[in-house]
Amino acid sequence: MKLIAICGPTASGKTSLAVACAKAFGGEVVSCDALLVYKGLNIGTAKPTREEMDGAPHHLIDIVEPTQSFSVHDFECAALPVVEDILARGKVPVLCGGTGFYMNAILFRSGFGHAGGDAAIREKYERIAEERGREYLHALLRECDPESAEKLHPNDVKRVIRALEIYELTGCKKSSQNDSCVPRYPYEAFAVNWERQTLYARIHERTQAMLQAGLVEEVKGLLASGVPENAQCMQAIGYKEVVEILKNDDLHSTMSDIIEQNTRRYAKRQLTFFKKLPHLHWLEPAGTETMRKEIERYL
RNA sequence: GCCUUGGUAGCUCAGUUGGUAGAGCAAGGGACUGAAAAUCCCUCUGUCGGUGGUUCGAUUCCGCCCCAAGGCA
Repeated sequence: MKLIAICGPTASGKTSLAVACAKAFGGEVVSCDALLVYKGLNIGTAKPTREEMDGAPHHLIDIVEPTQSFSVHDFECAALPVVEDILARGKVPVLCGGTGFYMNAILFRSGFGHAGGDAAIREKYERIAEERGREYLHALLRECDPESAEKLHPNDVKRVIRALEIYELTGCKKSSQNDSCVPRYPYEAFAVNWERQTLYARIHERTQAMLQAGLVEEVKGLLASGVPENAQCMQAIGYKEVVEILKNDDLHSTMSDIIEQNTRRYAKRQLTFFKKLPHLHWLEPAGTETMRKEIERYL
């Protein structure tokens, strides 16, 4: 049996579709989401509730504290054994999530090296970027790894730093690493093809619902429990905006507009990312059961 | 009814001492290999409120009209 991957932009209805697939095909849901891994971030991440899970087993949700940082590598380390275990038990893994980068970490074996992240190195280069400029930092990369420098825009400081970090840690150029992506498992991927306007309307409705459900209170609670404002998870849409608003009440009236705006941009980036995914099938919007049957035709 | 100010991109506005216009935001497209809900790159758009006049040429100057805001009655 092939793996099933339910992807697509935020607010497109991935959760219910994944649950329907899991129940119909004897599967278990493997969340591929960079924020659902955090405990305590529930409302703003639209984390599936027990009712929504409807009895289907879910994995990789609530696996780290909100004070911790997390990376694709951490995700890969956690996810692969889970997928293997599901397979070993004769069940079908139903990957579900909006973080394409994370989903790819399960679906493909990359020729990527094992240079870890090093906070001290990152800080060092961040300081250089700040004091001497992005162009200077980029020139530094050009010296040790011209090919990577060529691919990266000087303004993309995070990636420039990562390339520098890889070189400093391993002595190898990032560009010299094999970037071919070999599928780990046979799979078929699906995304609901909403019309852009409809998707945006859904984003609007969902944002309103989150605010009603107490998103602001959730953020306050997280902060009160000791999660720092600059914690990685606080970069999430819906959370970072509320943090700002709590500091400047004048922004309160525009809160939902800002959150929706950022969510729309995020949805667009997701669409761009998923368009390239091999074996992706776009489903016409319909009832969950209809779409589930459509999926069945590809398995 | 009178006076004043304004009407330029989806929004907020800039500008042209007369040669058919540009910023920010929004929107669209793209990149992405250990921060990815992050980070970054690229691009579009206009009957310049309407209508006459002056002019080789008007969005710009003049007249009239319409609309909005404020003020006076």
